[in-house]
Amino acid sequence: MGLSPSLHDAIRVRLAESDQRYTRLRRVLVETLAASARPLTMPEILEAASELPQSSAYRNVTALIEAGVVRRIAGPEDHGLFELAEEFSGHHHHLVCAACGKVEDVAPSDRLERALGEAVRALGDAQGYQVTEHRVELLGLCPDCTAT
Amino acid sequence: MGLSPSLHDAIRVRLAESDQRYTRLRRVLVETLAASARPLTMPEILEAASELPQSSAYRNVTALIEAGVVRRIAGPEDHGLFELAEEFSGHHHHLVCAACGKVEDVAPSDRLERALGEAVRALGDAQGYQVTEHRVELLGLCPDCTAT
DNA sequence: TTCCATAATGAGAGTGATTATCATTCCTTC
DNA sequence: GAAGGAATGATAATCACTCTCATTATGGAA
Repeated sequence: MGLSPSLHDAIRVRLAESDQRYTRLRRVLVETLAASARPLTMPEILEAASELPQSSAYRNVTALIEAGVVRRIAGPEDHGLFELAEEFSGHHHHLVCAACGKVEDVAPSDRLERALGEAVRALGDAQGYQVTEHRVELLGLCPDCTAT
Repeated sequence: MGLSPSLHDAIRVRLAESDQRYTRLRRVLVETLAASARPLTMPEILEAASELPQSSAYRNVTALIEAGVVRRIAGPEDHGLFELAEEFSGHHHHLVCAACGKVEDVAPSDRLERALGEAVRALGDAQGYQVTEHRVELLGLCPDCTAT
């Protein structure tokens, strides 16, 4: 398993730009996030990568966020969720289950993206924002919770 | 200041449906949220409504959320942001400043909503979700941070 | 109006994710 | 291979948030 070597190289370059190293633990973190089809909580990361001490995990995830390799999104409850930045994982949105809080990735449709691209710029302009990115969250019931 | 009396009545009814009362402190909370053009953090609420003890504020905000009167959204950093549910404040999205983390409301355009409504259902279906709601976040630089 | 069941209050302690500290260890470059 | 700075990892501290519980207030029933 694993990302393509070229992606690892790109990540290494990114880190080097802010004088940071692509260490083994950071590679473990990146692989862990890349292997998941949904953003992970820190406890989930710690469980999946048991060799990662908690303090190193938080410090490294912060370093990766500052380098633009990892993105932190806000979970339905209090704590944060972490995923690879879109540059490394592709543009996507999130499906959130209103009942159990589960979050998973969803690929956007061309149609949606076209409409968003234009509308979004217009809306931002109206309030003096330079909009560079959009995020869409779809709320609903996941298959499990629908069945129940 | 103040919501229209009919809105207060509607909120009272909502609370009554789950055997909860519309007390003075809860009205203070609702007024505080209604007076803001953006979602507020709990510390901001506590500062704006100094008569609200912390424990009551959290308990009441939870009660209002369960009754569907208040919505909790996730802030750019760790902690949560609170705002009136769309039923009482109108459908809107959020502008988030990528630099300072400020969050403010933005009215959606018809064009955007039309495209979202259709695309969103299709995307959810594909993964077995019954999508009932969508949220859009626009990231960019706010006027202040652009100037700097 | 008075009584009573039950919801609401408020202070304080407790929880859990996240951050700061700091001495030690590992890379990297010269 | 030595020096300098980044990374590590255990620990303590922080902060939003929740729980507990004794007290008070509310709103319907008698």
